[in-house]
Amino acid sequence: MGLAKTEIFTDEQNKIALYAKVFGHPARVAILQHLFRIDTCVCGDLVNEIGLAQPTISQHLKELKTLGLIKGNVEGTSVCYCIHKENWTHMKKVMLEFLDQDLQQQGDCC
Amino acid sequence: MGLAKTEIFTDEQNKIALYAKVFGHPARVAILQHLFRIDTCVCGDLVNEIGLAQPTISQHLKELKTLGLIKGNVEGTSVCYCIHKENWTHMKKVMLEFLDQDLQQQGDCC
DNA sequence: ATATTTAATCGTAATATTGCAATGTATTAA
DNA sequence: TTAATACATTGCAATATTACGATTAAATAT
Repeated sequence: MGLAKTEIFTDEQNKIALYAKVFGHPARVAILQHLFRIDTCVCGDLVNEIGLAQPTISQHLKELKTLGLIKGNVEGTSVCYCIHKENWTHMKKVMLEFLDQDLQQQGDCC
Repeated sequence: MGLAKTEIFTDEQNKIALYAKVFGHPARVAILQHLFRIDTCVCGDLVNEIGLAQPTISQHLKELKTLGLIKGNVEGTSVCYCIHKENWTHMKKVMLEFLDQDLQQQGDCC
């Protein structure tokens, strides 16, 4: 198969999985960290920065953009990318709720 | 390929990606949520709960166990699973640092 | 107009993931 | 001992992901 049975899960579960999936590759983690560190739009130097071929970086950027976590502005012949802050905040809310599940429970099994 | 070039990334980036990857499937999200909700060890009913075949669940459980996020205790003919709280806390620390990157920056591009 | 630059897209090879039927293994029940 | 139960493992088919060379598209520079 290779095809997740998304229909048997809740929208929330699928949403968490989608966000997590995009963080599930170190190149995308590195791209996001770079965008945060630079703290401004990044035009062009991502290929040199990360160390993968240009089409590969372009593909990873596309996935981040599809999920709405980054924005891309065309600036002349190059494209400037930066974090989409509102969407990042929303993603954080969803993921934090998932990660903070342990705060709800006080059982002491195992 | 289909093979991530982990050697060109930092240990931290690879670690984040590994954690995220395991959350990148709704079945594993659902399993973890169930374990938290039950708030005690779960013996057996995961297959009925999630709605995937037994070998499929077993495989997902294995991945969660390999990453250390759950524990499994053999209890007679069944196996009881629960969250590995210490490791969950450590995972949270790593992921929160990644998710909270936006707090560091105050730039206002785009 | 032509060349240059930058990034997206296409095509494709290699590998990974998902899902499950069939089978194996270990423990308890009869 | 034999059967039943619960779960793990194996094997395999379908699909997804990763990576990159080649090419295309769009803007600027000459």
